[in-house]
Amino acid sequence: MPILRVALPVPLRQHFDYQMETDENISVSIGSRVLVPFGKRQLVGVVWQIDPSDSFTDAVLKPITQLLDPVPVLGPMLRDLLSFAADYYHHPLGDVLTSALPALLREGRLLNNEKQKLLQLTAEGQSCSDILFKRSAKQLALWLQLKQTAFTETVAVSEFSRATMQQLIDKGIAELISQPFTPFEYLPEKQKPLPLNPAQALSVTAVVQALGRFERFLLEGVTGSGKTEVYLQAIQPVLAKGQQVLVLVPEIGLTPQTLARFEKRFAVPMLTWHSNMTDHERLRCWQRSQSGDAAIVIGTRSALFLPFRNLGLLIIDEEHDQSLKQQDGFRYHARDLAVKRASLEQCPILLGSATPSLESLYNVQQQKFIHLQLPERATSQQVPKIELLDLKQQVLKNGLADGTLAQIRQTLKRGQQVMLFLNRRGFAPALICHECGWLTECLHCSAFTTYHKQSRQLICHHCAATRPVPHQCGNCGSTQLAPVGQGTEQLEEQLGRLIPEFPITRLDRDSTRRKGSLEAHLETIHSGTPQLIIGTQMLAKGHHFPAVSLVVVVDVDGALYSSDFRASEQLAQLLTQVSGRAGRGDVAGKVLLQTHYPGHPLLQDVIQNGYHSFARSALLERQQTRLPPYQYMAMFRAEALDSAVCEQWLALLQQHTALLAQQAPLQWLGPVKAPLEKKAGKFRWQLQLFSPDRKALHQLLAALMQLIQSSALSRKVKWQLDVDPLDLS
DNA sequence: AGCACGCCGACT
DNA sequence: GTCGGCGTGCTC
Repeated sequence: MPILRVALPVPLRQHFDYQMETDENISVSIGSRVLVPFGKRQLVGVVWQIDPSDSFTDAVLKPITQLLDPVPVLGPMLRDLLSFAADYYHHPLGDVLTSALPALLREGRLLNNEKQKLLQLTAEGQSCSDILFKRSAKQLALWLQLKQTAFTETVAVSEFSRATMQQLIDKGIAELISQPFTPFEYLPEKQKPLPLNPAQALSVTAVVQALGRFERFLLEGVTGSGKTEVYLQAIQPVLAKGQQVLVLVPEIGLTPQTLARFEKRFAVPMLTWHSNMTDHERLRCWQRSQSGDAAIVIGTRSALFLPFRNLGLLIIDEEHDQSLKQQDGFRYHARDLAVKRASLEQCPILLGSATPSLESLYNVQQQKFIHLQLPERATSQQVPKIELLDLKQQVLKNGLADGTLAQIRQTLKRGQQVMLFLNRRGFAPALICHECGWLTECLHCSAFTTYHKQSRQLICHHCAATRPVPHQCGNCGSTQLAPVGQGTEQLEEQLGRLIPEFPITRLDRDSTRRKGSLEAHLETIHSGTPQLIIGTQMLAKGHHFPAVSLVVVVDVDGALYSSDFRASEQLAQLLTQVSGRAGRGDVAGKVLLQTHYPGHPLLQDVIQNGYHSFARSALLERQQTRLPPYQYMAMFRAEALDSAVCEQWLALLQQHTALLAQQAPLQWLGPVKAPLEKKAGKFRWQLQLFSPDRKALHQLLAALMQLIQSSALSRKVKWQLDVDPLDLS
């Protein structure tokens, strides 16, 4: 009787063994799902090993309840990738496996009846004449189309209608047949490729020549330099070979545009993968990837785990973007795992960005990545001018200098749009008491509560707790409470007063909460009428606003002196990305940075020499300060109601680290309180670990994992390990 | 993570 | 007298 080692979706770092009733007709494979009894419940797990040499012996093994897959859901390549990921991120394998499966598969749904429905003519439909349709133009049109080619049900419904389709079926003219997905059929492009400039041509050639083997490319191209065209032309020969392409994008906000551009070009099945999909849509996409029917998938982070039948090229767009790293649970970085996947699939991977991460530029230095550069804008458009506006000794009207206001007015009067960037939503970051200086604080976090004027609430942006706006100071009882600082809501209100003759569109999480309101806002912006656009981070990402010719960054100072060593990199990326938003139409753009530190070397460097030069000096600084990417880093976080317990628990890990540091190159920082010391009522501490030697660091992590398992204190804290952390808060 | 067992405070 | 709080232990 075979023994199955099963990875289960539990946060336990162990496998569980089961036995399987022998049945001549059924054979299990590694990578298949099984339903097994686990304590009092039934869980779906994945067979990870058959007849392990060290199987569980303490008692009689329970038999599995049911074998769910005759054919493995996870093939050898994905299994390698996932087990690599579980090792690298020191995350329980069962958890990793299940996070790579669509929810329906995770829940145990059987796969065999999931097929696509194809609408085709019946024999009668083939031979009938068009007289049948003289009273229905719609049915005639669909019938004529079906005479050319069969449709999938979804296409038929979207291009005609469910009613029309049903009428043909009822007449016995058409029928829906179930058909398994099959590898896509390559059809030549619908649209001619654009002519390339020499740098683009060189990049395309480099990638195309690498097809069929593992190679890593970093495509660094300023905004508007035609990265997408490089992607498209690198993709074409992959499709022609019948291979699939995965394009990872940081956020779904970007996908409709990218998808539209891809769809105009290629005549092959193209799918998106993102968090707004229903479970059914996800399963379908998963199956179409596995069957080879999906030629191109454009998706966010987790699309990395789709089971491609024959992957020929991986593209990561905006590879510097932080949202490629999962920030909770299984904290993987999609870019890094994608490189691993490409090496397993033996295909090239193309990372693209206007502002590459320092990690990737370091990999270029180390000659791991091949650097492809697109130095010029593909169109004749000018690069926007960046101007610093010194706020020192300026009378600030509502957070904007006189000079800024004047330029905003001018631009609007010229009939162009102005974009104001302020990464703080709400009306004001806090309320202050005029008498005693008391500030409105969150009751559960060590943070102030943001004043939201419209909704008349104090909201904590860390734990989302809300409470009504107090009338009196919580300390002295004074009624003199005033907002301090400025958020987008306030900026909108004030600009509405100062410049009443132009409309304002505000884009932040509050103004786009309602479904469809983001799209509505984007539409008014794209109409091109002169207007003020106020927004947070949301604005900086990927949207093309051709009518914007002036971008104002209201406050850059916050990021200039931050304790987070990545803050300067992020600011430089943000400034460069934001300036890429200006002047994409036929007018030259301008970016205005308001700052109290116009002489700050970072600002000077980015403005005068561009991102690339900044990155070079930033890398040097990282090297001198021995920070990533020059050292490998990992971080333990602990949180608990009792602050001392967190510290104690991390101190235990730190002591063990110190012990091992006698033999291996290891450094640590901590235990220290997290920058946000208390969140949602819990105290938070962290311990940062560094090593120039990745192996040494990972041996340390493995040792600490053992220590954690054997320590009773571990149950008193909620802890997590973050390998290659990006967010240090 | 779930889910049980188990031992101490405020309620029908 | 019970309902239920969350500490502790276990899952092949």
